[in-house]
Amino acid sequence: MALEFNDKQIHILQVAEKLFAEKGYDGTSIRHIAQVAAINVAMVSYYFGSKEKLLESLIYWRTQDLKIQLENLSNEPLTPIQKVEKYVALYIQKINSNRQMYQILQFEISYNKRAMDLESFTEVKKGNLASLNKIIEEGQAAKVFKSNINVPLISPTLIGTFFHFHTNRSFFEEVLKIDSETKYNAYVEKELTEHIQQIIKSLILDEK
Amino acid sequence: MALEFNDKQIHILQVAEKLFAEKGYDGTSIRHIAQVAAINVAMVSYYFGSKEKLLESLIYWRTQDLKIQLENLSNEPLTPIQKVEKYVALYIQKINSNRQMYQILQFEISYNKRAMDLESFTEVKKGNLASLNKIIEEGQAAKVFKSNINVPLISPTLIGTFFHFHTNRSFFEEVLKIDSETKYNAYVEKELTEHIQQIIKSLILDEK
DNA sequence: CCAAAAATTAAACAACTGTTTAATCTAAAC
DNA sequence: GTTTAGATTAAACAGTTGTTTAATTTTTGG
Repeated sequence: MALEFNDKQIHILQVAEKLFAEKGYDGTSIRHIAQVAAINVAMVSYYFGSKEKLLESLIYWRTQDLKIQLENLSNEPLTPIQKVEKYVALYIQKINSNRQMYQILQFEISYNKRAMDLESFTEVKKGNLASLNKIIEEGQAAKVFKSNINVPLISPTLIGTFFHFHTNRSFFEEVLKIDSETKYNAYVEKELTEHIQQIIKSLILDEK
Repeated sequence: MALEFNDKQIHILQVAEKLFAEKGYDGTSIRHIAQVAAINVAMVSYYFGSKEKLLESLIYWRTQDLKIQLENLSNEPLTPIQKVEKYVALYIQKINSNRQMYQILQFEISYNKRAMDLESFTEVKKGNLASLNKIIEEGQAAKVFKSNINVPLISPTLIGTFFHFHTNRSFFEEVLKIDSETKYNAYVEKELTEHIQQIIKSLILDEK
């Protein structure tokens, strides 16, 4: 896997990300990518080798930094509660800003019949889970968190809630009377984020 | 939209459901469906009109009964809390047993550039939301539920948690040491369902 | 300025796509 | 037994797919 991409490659990756997220991997042709990116069809094969390696490059390119940010979190001078809050906020912010790539990823993981290398991403997920586990154990030791917390079920709620909301965006825009991109982003950043934070806190805080 | 399907059509729907869920809609060819179903390629067009109408028929076929079940729920002789619990359990059980179809649906909705008629499903979703709303208003009137509940955000958490868990099934099987289909289903029915029920309750119950 | 390397192109490739056609087969109705 | 409607088939259709080729242009380094 290439570690560095030049400007032209990054441009292709950006266009591919947009189209994959809009129409799916199978639903996007190399010719369409080439057309939008204003390049020749052969350039994808030239730079990435194949359409499938283009997708692998895209996932690699976008999941570089996530693990490190969450790892550093546990070393920051914060209380366990503050760390969890920041963990949630950081996670939402991350998948929200890279929501296109995460949508593709989610799709490709579930249809993993494609002989694709997603192992590196599984490692990232395990690392993120370990980071959360560390924070929670710290909070349990300080007796501010519950003792019986099912930690692996927290991230499905966090990520799943966000993505179900996002994939059914048009439905919720209708129900919640959201009529612009600005209002949508505002709703995600405020109401949805607070909703998820409230849930996570209820799962871990010992409020007896 | 046809209301009834004969045995042959149902067989085709079942095969299509399996392949769509495994390889995606775009990733599945009519010839592949025909091969697995042991029919001629022309039969799909003959019975359903087109590949797209086949998908519409599949969605319609699988979303028929859930709406009715949730509607009847509010008339059952249960307390509001019991109704919510049953609402959650019923929902999970339903999407779990039809998880292939819901997986397809999820991604076709997000890639809705396809000019497809999903309006009937949107109506189902609105109906399900209305059913939940009715139960919650009942609980609020009885002063056992909070007054400030963001009802539309409950189903994303319910469905989203389930699906993120399911689409990342192999990851969670590894983390949670689940090594068989039976154990997986047992985990979904017990731990995951209780996890989601706990969340929903924390969102609506007034525990002052 | 010029040779080597890299970038870019149009065209061709073979394979696959969803759909339609027209011929044939099957089974029920009279 | 014949008619008739439905079911089924192989073949052809016109596009599109990802990829490769070979020629050409552009850029780079001496």
